[in-house]
Amino acid sequence: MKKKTIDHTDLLVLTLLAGEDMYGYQIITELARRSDHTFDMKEGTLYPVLHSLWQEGQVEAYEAEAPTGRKRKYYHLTKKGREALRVETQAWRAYARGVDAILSSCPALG
Amino acid sequence: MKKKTIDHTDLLVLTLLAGEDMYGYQIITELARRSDHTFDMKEGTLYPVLHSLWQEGQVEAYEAEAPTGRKRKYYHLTKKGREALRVETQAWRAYARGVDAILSSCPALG
DNA sequence: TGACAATACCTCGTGTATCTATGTATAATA
DNA sequence: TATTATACATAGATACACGAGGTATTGTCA
Repeated sequence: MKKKTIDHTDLLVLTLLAGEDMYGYQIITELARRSDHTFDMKEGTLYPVLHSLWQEGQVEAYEAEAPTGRKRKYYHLTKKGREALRVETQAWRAYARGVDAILSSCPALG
Repeated sequence: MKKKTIDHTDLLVLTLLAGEDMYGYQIITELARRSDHTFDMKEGTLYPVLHSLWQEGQVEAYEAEAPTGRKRKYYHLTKKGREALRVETQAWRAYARGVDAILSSCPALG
């Protein structure tokens, strides 16, 4: 039984896949690009996460040939994955609200 | 050598202590109150954190008698702790900005 | 008075998250 | 031809957070 506290990684990956199907390496580069390198996710982090998302039925995987001729493994968000994304997005927002509430309760911080 | 990724717990604890000296149990209850129970930090989480903050010189500890007659161990933020708080606050804001950037890059999310 | 809840501190074991390091292989480029 | 970038993957190490448990005091209420 998985029981994560915040699910940062899952949230980020699911969000990207909500936009379009992506392959692993692309997720890493897109994440870095869109977050201006706040998130430089490592392969050792991403691939296990992708596999666990697949095991939970939140993503489907298929192989496709890139224009370059290379094989890539694309991931597609399922209905279940979209639902998980919705839940985790709300969890993130509640969490961020919580942190901000604590921070703003301290007058010493601008 | 400690090397945390986001330092949620440290950030929250340091923030509270920036407002006033507090004892452990109070930190837990205040955290729950101010975050509307988003953060119900467990004692098994807090006390090791307090001890490690103390070891790093970010907080000082002293015992004091409560009006009730009970002994309490209060924690006081040091200069070093204030500096750590500043750094971690900025790290949090960068992180939250990063997540929001990813989320808002996905049109499917309201 | 006796039982129980709340207060107040603490440690240990465990699960989980993430990183580093490593391995494999192909395509592009210098 | 050597190196870099692309692309996938696993294993080991470490750190974070929790659950479970332990001790002891104070307050409450039947």
